Amino acid sequence: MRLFKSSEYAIRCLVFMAISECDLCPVQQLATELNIPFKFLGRLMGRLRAAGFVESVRGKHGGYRIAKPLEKIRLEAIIDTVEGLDTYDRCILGFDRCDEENPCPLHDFWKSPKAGIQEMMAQVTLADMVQAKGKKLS
Amino acid sequence: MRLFKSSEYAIRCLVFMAISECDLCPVQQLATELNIPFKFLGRLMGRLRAAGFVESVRGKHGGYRIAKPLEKIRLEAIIDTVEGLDTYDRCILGFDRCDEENPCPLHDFWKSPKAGIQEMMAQVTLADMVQAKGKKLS
DNA sequence: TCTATATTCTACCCGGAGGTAGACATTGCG
DNA sequence: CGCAATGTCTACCTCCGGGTAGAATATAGA
Ligand code: SF4
Ligand code: SF4
Repeated sequence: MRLFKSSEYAIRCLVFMAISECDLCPVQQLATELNIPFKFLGRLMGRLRAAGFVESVRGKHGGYRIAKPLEKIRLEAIIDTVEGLDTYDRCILGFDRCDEENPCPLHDFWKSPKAGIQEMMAQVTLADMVQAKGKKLS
Repeated sequence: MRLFKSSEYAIRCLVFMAISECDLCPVQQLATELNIPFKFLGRLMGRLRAAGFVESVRGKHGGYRIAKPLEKIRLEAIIDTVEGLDTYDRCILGFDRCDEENPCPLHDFWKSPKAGIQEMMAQVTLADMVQAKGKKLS
């Protein structure tokens, strides 16, 4: 299971902003606190803004804040925005079209782990992550 | 969940050879039947040979054959040989060291899917795949 | 011995993810 | 106004997985 680095960054930033006291988080703060390359994160935050997860305020004392109710931000949506969900649909042996009628030799073994992953991504929201007891972000 | 293309190729070739009637499979045959780039597969088979999964016969009428009992070839071992297992240890948020004491916000949600994947990789052998009802390989 | 069919080895190309640099635009505040 | 702090945009670099090309080597069989 490999998320793109960008997806990791996005999740960690969103959780950090959701937990954080302050309203607006400048990229500099996120990059420093979460140990993420500054310039790289700048671009990533732009994409999260375009996707509607966060909104930005420009100029001095500007920054980013979360733009939707936490329970409406699903893990799946974050990952879809950042890296796409293709690799999760086209599963372990990578065939385009395969079904229960014509499965690969791994299908029966892979079915249940696959379902576990997909369910997790579809269910877990930012609100769940904020309420989770784990808070490690760097 | 994304296996490297090389891991997919390796699994498909091993299952094919295990099922196949013929003793020795030349790379040309594997590449054609399974629709895998010929030259690329040549190198990959070399690595599978170095790892002891298959043995080769050079010269005319040569090719590859499986070199171990099918039940001793675990999915985990194949993947480890081809792409390494690093990405499966360092899990979803990619932290080097994290434990139950100091987990990330996704730990509790991710724990069970992760265990499912690892168990599957550790348990399933080539013999299991050969006996599985699914036979789609391309 | 010669040829066709194999593996094996080395070198190179391509595209995408991750990362860096710098210019530019916007805005609060002294 | 003018400076400093911020987001925004574009161009470039590096690494690596995937893929291609071709020569070298080995061997069965005519
Ligand atoms: S047959 Fe099943 S396990 Fe195999 S690639 Fe298709 S969906 Fe995935
Ligand atoms: S805290 Fe748990 S889920 Fe998060 S990266 Fe560590 S092992 Fe994985």
